[in-house]
Amino acid sequence: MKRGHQVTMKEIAKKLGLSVSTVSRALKDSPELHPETKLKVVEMAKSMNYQPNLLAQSLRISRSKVLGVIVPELTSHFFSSNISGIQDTAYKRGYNVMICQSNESYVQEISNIKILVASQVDGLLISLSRETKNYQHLQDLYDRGIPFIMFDRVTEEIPVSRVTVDDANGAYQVTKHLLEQGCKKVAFISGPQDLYISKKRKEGYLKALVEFGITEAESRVYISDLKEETNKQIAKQILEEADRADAIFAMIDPLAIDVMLVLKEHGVRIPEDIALAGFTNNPTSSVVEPSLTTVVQPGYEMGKIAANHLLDQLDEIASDDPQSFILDTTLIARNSTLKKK
Amino acid sequence: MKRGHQVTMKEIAKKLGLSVSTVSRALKDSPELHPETKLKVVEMAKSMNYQPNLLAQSLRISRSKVLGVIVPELTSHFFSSNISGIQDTAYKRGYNVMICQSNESYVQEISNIKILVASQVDGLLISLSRETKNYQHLQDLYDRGIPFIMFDRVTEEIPVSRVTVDDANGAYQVTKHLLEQGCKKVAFISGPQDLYISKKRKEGYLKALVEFGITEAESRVYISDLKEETNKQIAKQILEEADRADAIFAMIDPLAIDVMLVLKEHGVRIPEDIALAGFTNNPTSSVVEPSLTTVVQPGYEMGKIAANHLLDQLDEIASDDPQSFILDTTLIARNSTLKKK
DNA sequence: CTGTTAGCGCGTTCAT
DNA sequence: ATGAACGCGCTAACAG
Repeated sequence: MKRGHQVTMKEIAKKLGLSVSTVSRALKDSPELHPETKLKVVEMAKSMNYQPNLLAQSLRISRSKVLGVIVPELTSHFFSSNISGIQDTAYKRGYNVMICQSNESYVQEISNIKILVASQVDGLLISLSRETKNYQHLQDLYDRGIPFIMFDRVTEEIPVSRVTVDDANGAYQVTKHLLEQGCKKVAFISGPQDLYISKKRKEGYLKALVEFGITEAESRVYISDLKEETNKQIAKQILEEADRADAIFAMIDPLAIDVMLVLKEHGVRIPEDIALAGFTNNPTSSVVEPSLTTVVQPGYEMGKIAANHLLDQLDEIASDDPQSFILDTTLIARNSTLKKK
Repeated sequence: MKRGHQVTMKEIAKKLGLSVSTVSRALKDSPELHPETKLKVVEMAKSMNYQPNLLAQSLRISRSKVLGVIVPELTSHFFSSNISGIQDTAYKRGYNVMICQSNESYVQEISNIKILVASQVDGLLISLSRETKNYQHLQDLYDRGIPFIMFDRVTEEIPVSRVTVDDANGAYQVTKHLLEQGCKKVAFISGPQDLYISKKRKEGYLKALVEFGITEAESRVYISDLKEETNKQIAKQILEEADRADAIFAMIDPLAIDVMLVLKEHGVRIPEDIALAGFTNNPTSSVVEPSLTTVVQPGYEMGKIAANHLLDQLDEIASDDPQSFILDTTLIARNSTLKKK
């Protein structure tokens, strides 16, 4: 394809019989320049539709004004909200974003990092893949002094800033709510155990149980790899148990929806027979029937905070000391748990 | 923040007492080089964790290996699927993507284009904002010879390649299906009239009506700006009409969901009293009650095709002649339209 | 006030 | 088989 040639300062200079540096100065409104020359240059630049070559500028100052973002998947509503927040923030502060998805793959995450670093991004915002259990690649980034922070899917093993929601408290709120509704046997369906959020949410779940006099030994924890099939499988398993749970807290909304479908299929009334709650407030959750009790996780806000903090560090407005931003969550009680009296 | 210093060829050369060009040659495995030297360089590079500076390479060859993407919003499931397809494809072919969202704003769309072009992207994939009714900015891009193509939200006024779904046929399928279910008075709620997809879908709607002996004069077209409030407002309006519709075809799923909520609120049975259908197959649509009849729009596939085609043009595998890719849609009939006999 | 020089990192001449 | 020089586009330091 005929690639469009971009006008350069050199060409402007040539047309005007000036040196390139004069053009450069005129374009950045240097004071020590004859106003008339300045005007001539500016007008010529406009008429030739001159656009500065950001690549050249970046190479010169060794700063690209680009942030790299890595998320496990782009199509999840939560992550796309994060990205939206990051993008809007970066844009406002004069940065572009390069976005990669790891597709929940550890090797692809590593490859993404490598490419973004080679592309000279000024900093990285990373949300880890489900597969990531080894953090050497992050340690390497850290050792090389490449600025990055983590959000949502984080690890505590690397001393960089993190932005998360208060997962433990969110889970605590949900579980407490279920217990307050009179449920006695609350099951918790967790994602993979090594996931940070799995740990945190389980923590909150157990805390609420204990407060209501239920020991950890009496807790009902199920582990899913979060694939639809497994989710439904676990739902069936719960239904078949002799001492069946009367409430299910699913670690994320899509999981809850899968469970809901199984319950409905089996004629189980929600919430009368089994109450059901999720986590994250996906758009879907408010319109399913019964509407799903869940926890608001401010995705856009998280992205915004993460991007602003990273840019603050880059601009030396914020210190490099790792900071942990923990955003509040809000319980939204809906029909899937509200038992009519 | 202490910015990580990237190792350069210069440093490798210095450590080895060689010239930069030798290092360069060694790293790209040039044949006319002493094998031993080559080995030394490669090993040193590895031990120093050398990564080529893509910015410098890009500047040199005037090709950035970056594609720019502009979508109206990142959080819509359809667009994030597009982006996912674009990203995966670009990644496989050695390209990165810079993503911007216009937030449905015309001026932001222009600004995004400007920034991406200044960033020297090799090509652009654009989905127009709702506000975009003037195409001069695209004409300018075209005149400057900057490769770009459009997807989903396109215009026919600029001679570049387009990737869309067969909107007219999808709408035709839906409307025909409603009529076949025995509905006599099918309403169509459209988005803003100047939107390409509004026109195309209305076209399909009318075609089906005519086939069933209903004239355009008898058609029932409503226009929404697609904001929740307007959507619900229109739904109420339809309910209040004396000669009430017995089926509603909403131009996009979220609109259909808004309508569904209003219908349910007013005790209208779906589909018995009013059948309801949408377009796009959002994840939500399959789990609402009743499940929503809709049309599958292959978002990921569209992104993939769009990216591959643009890259083919860039790599001169495909010609520059504008091509129009029209993807097939598939009707999914669900409970919101399937009347039990 | 303006031109010359130099360098960001890389790869391709051209020279040895 | 290797080095030196040049240029991609831009800007800052140095000259005049």
